[in-house]
Amino acid sequence: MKKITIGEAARQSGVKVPTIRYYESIGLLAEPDRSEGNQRSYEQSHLHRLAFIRHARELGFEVDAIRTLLALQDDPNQSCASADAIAKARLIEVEQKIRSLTALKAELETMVEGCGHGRIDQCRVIEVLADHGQCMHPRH
Amino acid sequence: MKKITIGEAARQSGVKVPTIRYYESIGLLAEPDRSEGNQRSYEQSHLHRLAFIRHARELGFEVDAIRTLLALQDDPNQSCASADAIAKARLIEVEQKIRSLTALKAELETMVEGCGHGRIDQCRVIEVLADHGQCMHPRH
DNA sequence: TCTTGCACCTCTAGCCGCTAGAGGATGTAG
DNA sequence: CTACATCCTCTAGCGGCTAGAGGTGCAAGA
Repeated sequence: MKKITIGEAARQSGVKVPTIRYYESIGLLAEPDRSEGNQRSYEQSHLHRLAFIRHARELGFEVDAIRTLLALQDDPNQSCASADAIAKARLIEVEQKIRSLTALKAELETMVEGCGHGRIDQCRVIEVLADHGQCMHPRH
Repeated sequence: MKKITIGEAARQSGVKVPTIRYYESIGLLAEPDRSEGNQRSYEQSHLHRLAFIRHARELGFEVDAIRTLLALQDDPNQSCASADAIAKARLIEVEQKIRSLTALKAELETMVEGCGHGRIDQCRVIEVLADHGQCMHPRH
């Protein structure tokens, strides 16, 4: 059992050192043992945990959702309905966000294309911002 | 000149009362006159400003960008190159975000579809989260 | 006129998920 | 033994608000 320092854990997991400490402080990552000199000493299990957390964060799950997912992972007999629900909810969020951003994209494109690179008082960018009535989509 | 209270300004602009005060505090919205009893009294120009800010926020511009855009609007002789650049930068951001979310969407769909609604230890959601190697996209 | 009750005021603190920095202790290589 | 990286704790800050406490202003109804 070689001891894994927090820096090493950061390197291997891709999670920054202060972030690892932060995850510990909010109870997302279990407190590791400490060395004689009070330095954190991680086990392999912590690294798995960190990888899980990182991946979930990359997928945009909130910390609370991750907390639930981790708890589910620890209880393999449970139904995966909860995990499924969390993932589905996130999927719906993402789909909604994509729709919304796609509308914004269209709006921004119109603005940018309309810009004749002249003076501000003819600038379509400023004009559209000032007058929502010129928008393609009444509500963003 | 009827006086416009902050509540009325909120109603007309769709920006919440505390948010209006917040915009004033960070110097995005000019301080209005005050009534005898120290209550804010807005002009029409403030409402235009608020509409502009709201629209820009809806399009995802950061407060600093909006500050610049407002300054540009006040100086109509200037070239609109800056406004154009800000809008273009935002467009690129949005496009990047859409690409990224589309990848996440695919990932989440795989997870959710793979879930057999059985027990956690066969749950694809948990499994994929725990093992990034199962991802379709090596980097999110 | 008085009172009810909403809208307004300022101020401070909290949200999320970190990130930065101060000021000090530990650990390791030369 | 010294230099230097890494570690420790603690507090404060980021953006863009939002919530709440504790108090004042104001208009309309009895």
